[in-house]
Amino acid sequence: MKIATFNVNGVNGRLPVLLRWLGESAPDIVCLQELKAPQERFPLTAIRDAGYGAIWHGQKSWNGVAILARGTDPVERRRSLPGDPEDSHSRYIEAMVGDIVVGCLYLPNGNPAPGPKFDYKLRWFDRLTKHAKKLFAAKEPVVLAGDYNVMPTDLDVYKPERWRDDALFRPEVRSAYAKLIRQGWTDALRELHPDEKIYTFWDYFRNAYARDAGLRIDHLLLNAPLAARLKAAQVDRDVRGWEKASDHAPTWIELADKKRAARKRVVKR
DNA sequence: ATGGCTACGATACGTAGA
Repeated sequence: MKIATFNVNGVNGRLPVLLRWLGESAPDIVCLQELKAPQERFPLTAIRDAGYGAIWHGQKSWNGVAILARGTDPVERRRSLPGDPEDSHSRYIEAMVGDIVVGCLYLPNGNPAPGPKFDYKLRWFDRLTKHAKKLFAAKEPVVLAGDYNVMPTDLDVYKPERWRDDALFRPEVRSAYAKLIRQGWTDALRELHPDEKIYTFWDYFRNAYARDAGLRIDHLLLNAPLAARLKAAQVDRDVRGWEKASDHAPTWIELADKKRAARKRVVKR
């Protein structure tokens, strides 16, 4: 079972990249962010033809999130975070895929900081953390995957000094991420690669990808039942080098099959 | 520190991204 997250930066502009990657990587579940398309402009036919069912929450020009599942339709549970009915951004969608709860999120960027956008980011983060607490307590396997717009530690930034005052790296935001993790979530990439430099995003500016001037901001958080099954976690970084690439690369985990529940059995002789 | 690039729109610059 392979679960991926990919900030596509425009699902229609990026459709050839998305379809090629789906074909090569064959993930079972995919969380997409930054669709940048209104609800009616989601390329459902092409995605179905690639073998995936989908649910999505679009928005004109910005934001937008989707969950894809290979060979099945995700069953939607919610399409926004609780806690602010006035929030008009499409940044969260949640579904069941089989017996797994999948939360797909696009946390606000928050620049410039300080300011109203940064305040919105912190409020949104707080709503996510409250919701995550309930999800973590559930018995079902849960993954919270997406673009968190946070580098959790210095190891996750090519040049930490340069990013200290940025909304993606300020102390308030890193501490919000740490608080979320303290509920018990496993940061899958970091769990399997504790000391490795891993990036999921490279700026379009300044030849950042060629210089490997990257950030690790796309994360997959697992609750205990899923963390126990974690086998592999990687970034498809070559996708960032493709023609018309997103500035993010697909990031994914591989899970061991669910253990069969011990079954009472009558042995006949 | 600045500026560099890319996508999206009542298609030409303005807004947003990170």
